Amino acid sequence: MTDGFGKGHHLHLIDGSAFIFRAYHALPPLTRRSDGLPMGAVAGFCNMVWKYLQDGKGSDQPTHAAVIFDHSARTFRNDIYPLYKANRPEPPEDLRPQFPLTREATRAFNIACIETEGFEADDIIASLACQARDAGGRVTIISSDKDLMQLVGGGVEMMDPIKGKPIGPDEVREKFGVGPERVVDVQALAGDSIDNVPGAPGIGIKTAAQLIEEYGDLETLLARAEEIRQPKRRQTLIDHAEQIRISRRLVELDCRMALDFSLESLEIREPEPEALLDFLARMELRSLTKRVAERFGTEAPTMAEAAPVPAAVAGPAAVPAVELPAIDRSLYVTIRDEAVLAEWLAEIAEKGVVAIDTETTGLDDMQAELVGVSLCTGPGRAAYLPLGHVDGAADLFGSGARAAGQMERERALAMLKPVLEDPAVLKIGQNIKYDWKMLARHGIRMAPLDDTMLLSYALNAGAHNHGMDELADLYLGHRCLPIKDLIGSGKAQINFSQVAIDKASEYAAEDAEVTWRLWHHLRPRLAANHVATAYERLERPMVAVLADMEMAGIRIDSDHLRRMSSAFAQKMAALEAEIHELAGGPFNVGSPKQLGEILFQRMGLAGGKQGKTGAYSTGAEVLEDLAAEGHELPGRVLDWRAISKLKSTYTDALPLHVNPETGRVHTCYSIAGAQTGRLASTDPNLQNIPVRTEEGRRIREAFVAAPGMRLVSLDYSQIELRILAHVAQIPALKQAFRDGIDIHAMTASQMFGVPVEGMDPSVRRRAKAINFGVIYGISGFGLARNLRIPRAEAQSFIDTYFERFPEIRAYMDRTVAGAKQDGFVRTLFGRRIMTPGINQSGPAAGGARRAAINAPIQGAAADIIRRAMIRMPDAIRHLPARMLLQVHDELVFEVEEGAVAELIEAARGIMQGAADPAVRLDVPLIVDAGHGLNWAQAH
DNA sequence: GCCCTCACG
DNA sequence: GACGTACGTGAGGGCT
Repeated sequence: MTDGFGKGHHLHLIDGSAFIFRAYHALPPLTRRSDGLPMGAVAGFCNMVWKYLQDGKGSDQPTHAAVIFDHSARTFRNDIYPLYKANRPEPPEDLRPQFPLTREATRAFNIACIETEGFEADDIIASLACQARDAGGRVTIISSDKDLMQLVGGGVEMMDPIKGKPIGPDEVREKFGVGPERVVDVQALAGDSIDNVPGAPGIGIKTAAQLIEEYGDLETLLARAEEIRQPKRRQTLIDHAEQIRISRRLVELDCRMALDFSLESLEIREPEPEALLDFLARMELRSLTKRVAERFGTEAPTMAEAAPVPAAVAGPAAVPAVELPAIDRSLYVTIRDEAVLAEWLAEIAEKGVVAIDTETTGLDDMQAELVGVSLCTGPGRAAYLPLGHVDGAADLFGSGARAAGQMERERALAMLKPVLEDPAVLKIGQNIKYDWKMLARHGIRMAPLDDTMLLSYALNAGAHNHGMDELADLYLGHRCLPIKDLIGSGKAQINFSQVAIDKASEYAAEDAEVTWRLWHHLRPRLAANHVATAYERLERPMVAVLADMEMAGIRIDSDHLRRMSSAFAQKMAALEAEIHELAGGPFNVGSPKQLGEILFQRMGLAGGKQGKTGAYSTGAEVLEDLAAEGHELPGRVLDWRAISKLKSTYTDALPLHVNPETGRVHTCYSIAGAQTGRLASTDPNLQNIPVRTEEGRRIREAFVAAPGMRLVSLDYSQIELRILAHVAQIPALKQAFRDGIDIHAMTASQMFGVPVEGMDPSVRRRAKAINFGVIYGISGFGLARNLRIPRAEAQSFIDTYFERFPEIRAYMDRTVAGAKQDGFVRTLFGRRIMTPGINQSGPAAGGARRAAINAPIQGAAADIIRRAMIRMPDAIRHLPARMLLQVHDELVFEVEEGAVAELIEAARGIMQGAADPAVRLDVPLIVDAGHGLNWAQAH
């Protein structure tokens, strides 16, 4: 049956079930718009297949391909061992209806789709692989399933579809400790809890590999089991010989299935555009449909109509749900005179809602110039108001003259101002803080506001990012015009003012329309998902507060930094000379790769560990260990690195961020950057200014108050532990916080039974590490590494800790169980954080579990300081003071010298009471304060 | 553009 | 029994 397939042919076998589960877990629970049918797995599956088809390249291009699926749960293995795969949970409810659709999808892509009653996909893959190999062809199995690794070798290899890396005999050996041909023997001994393969009790992969290495193969091992030296191991093998043989039959794949089709029939065929587009359109996968249509150069078919959204789900701010027509850029208007602008403003005032987007000459909203404003009042109703375009980049310099057909900027802004400040007109933006600041620089303080980025964040933090292109693709199935198409990239990049006005109109108006549509889609979902309060109280009000802080900026002493830079340069040069001397020759100290080779090859030091890329690890931990062994060079490198970091990231870089107009540094806060509700600070990041070392703290001296002013810093004391005490309801911890005693010393005292008085500092240090570890989802391994103690010791600390504070374990279990059931966790204040991957199995789930445990704690702390920040402007309005910075649990203010005490009193009151009245915490919030001429003094 | 390393809470 | 492991960020430099 294999005629026609042979030498020179290359068969790809795709593990369909693996694709489906990956797709299901990787994507948010998308549904088909017209009828709400779950569609996440189908969408992901189709995207993966399409990407696979597009990515094929060069000599690895397959000539034949098939997707193989499991047919039913019951297979011939259940006749051998009834409990086989009995542990396996049922697939999730919303995944089941998607299984048949993935088969349909495969056929729509015109790829052979194979499944056979009574056989697992793995057996079909094995049989096909063997036949193809025997016929002289090449085989690649697209899967990372370890059960398939026994097939590798002799012309068969695997490819991990996610990492894009081949899995050959070496990778198999790394995983199992033996070559592919002995994998089944190891698996038979080690068993598999997921598939419920019993194996030999007490023997894992490591031990199994060792035994097989020693005895050659499983049968020999079992026959000579009497010779095994370790008594327990010997007895296990003798007692369970039969069970091990059964396990072997369970894990060994069946290569001899009779197939009712020829390999030749798997030859690759181009998809038939019509059938494929028809299928994708029926699934309503808008974005992919469009992409596929583009690729085939045909028209994308129209999608089904949407069913009306039920009123209860839609909520008060909802617009009646009707299916919107597709985005049509040809409808856009360019506003070139007062009369047309006046018409648009009248329409906006009448509708009471407008989506707005500003176009500028750059990404820095403190320095870029306003180039235009786009407005959208509904589907197909969008306009662009060009204000600062110049005559283009036709030649190298352009004429630089103002382009014709634009309104005068100040006149247009004067007309816009009343509408943008009208409390009866809602302004919608995507990341509207940017536009708010651009307009604020022209005297317009926009209000009220909605932000589609923040709507998405309130609904789906943790599930995906919230940039416009991503949201448009995800929720509208629309691909936005890439900005690169207008301004290019790299060296040849121009700025938006140089883009021709008609092209700019299309792009800019589209952005406004996409924003309007996203709002129309997302806003009604707040209430149904119970995140309306989180959005209203924790997200929306941050825009104006942060915009004001960013515009205020902070003064820095550039001279101080420059002096530090040159001192650092000298020290680095001296260290570098020493290092080269010790190394026996020059090399780039800043290159971990070169350093690794010097240390572990040239100098032959032990302890070199190579990572995935084959590079030696030279992190601080490794170097510290080497230094402790008495080697000189690693210590010098650590010193060099510490200085190099301070110099390049801080003392060199910060002066470059001083705004020439204000003479101050203006960071930009991302509201929707972190998954937990924390802010992130960029350009420059002012949330990681050094503080832990003496030398680092000197950098804080460069952050100074303006003349006659002082910097004041207020920070929450132990806020995350206090939140833990409250949410996990830990009596001992709560009492300690109420009594105001040293929390780490109290923990140590409870755990080790020593009095707080005269406690050994190292005992307290350990308790502190555990307290923090708990917040992060502690593990024995992590604690051991942190404290540099044996793992067993660390584990016993943790055990003791959980014994003393059993409520913590209960909290962790409760949180993880909730995440598994709901797909998200919540903070005390109702912020929702999605937990994708929590239901995965294997090591990947560990990280998701820890993130789920941490998110409500870190998130609640973030909520509390947000609440304080939102109330702060009103609370300090009467004082000559401004809020400048936020560093997660710290707020930095600039205040006139004479009002320091008053400011501290007012700000502390707001911060300590920030949870009220939404949440009545069982523990007090305490805020420490400091002040001085610079940030180092204030801290 | 990715990886490594390291600064912060 | 063994796996891989602290949570959350952003920036700079090396290297492909």
